[in-house]
Amino acid sequence: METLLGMTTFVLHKVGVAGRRAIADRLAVKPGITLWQLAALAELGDQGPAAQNELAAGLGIDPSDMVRLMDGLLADGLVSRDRDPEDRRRYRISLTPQGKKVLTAARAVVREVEKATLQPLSQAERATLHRLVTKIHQSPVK
Amino acid sequence: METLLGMTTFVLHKVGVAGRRAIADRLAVKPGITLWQLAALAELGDQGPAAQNELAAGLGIDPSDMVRLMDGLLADGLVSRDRDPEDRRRYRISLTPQGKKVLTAARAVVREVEKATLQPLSQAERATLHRLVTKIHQSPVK
DNA sequence: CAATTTAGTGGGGATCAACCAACCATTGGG
DNA sequence: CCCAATGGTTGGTTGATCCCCACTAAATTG
Repeated sequence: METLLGMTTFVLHKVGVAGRRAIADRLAVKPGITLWQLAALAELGDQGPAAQNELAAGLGIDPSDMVRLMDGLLADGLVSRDRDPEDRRRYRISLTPQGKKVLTAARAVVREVEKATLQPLSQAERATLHRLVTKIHQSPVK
Repeated sequence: METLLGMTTFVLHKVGVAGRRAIADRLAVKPGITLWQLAALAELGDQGPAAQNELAAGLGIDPSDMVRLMDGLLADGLVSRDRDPEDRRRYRISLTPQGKKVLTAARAVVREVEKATLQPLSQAERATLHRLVTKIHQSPVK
């Protein structure tokens, strides 16, 4: 009985997709960015200015897709794109003040949505869940 | 620091997608079915014969997509499709003996793959993870 | 200098999930 | 009997993800 729901991966995936969607929907209205844009902003916020190349590698997306991602962020004035003086092929992507503001807002949105989606769990359980999935995620194998 | 990885939903989603992909890849070669087909077979295995309607609702997919899903399973002889004598609009979808065999094989594959993907967790941790995500999943969300 | 490599660009394309409108056959209510 | 609702079907669209190739400008190597 309950073959499907007995599969951890299945439930995990469903919960993950639902959570992702909830966040994406909220982000689309509030700071008006996509999940990938948030990912890029977060990467920049964590590690400081970087080349598109590095960002793409960090997020695990194709460089050509990163270009289009940057186009959107630039158009919204959330990042600035200057040539790296030491290697003029490279760009130096940095968060603008407005980008930082949006990132902060987005973080708040995520926190808020997660509060709702993880609501059936206690505080300790949420921490445990985070620890467990992180453990899997960081596992070297594949 | 680590803004992205600090978001439970983000990691959850990544792990879910990776796990789902791993299983889908293996299912494609071994019993030669898709994940959605496994889901349908599992539903049938758990709850016995059902109408396409009910199956679609149970899996949360569109009825029109369920039609095409059934087409594949029928072509492979994994399910049988008879009109419900009590309501001739309805079908009565049942697992064929071969469908049951495939379902059993698929279950084994899933178990095997999960053994690998959840490998960084102890047995107790796996049970905890399953319990936690199930708790979220069954919550009256949205 | 010539050849190669690298960062970024632009233009796709394949696949899949999700959804929608229109339609047929059947049922059930009035 | 007429009509609305339901189960199923067909033929789409949309959006997201992923991936690939050809091209430029700049840097690096020989």
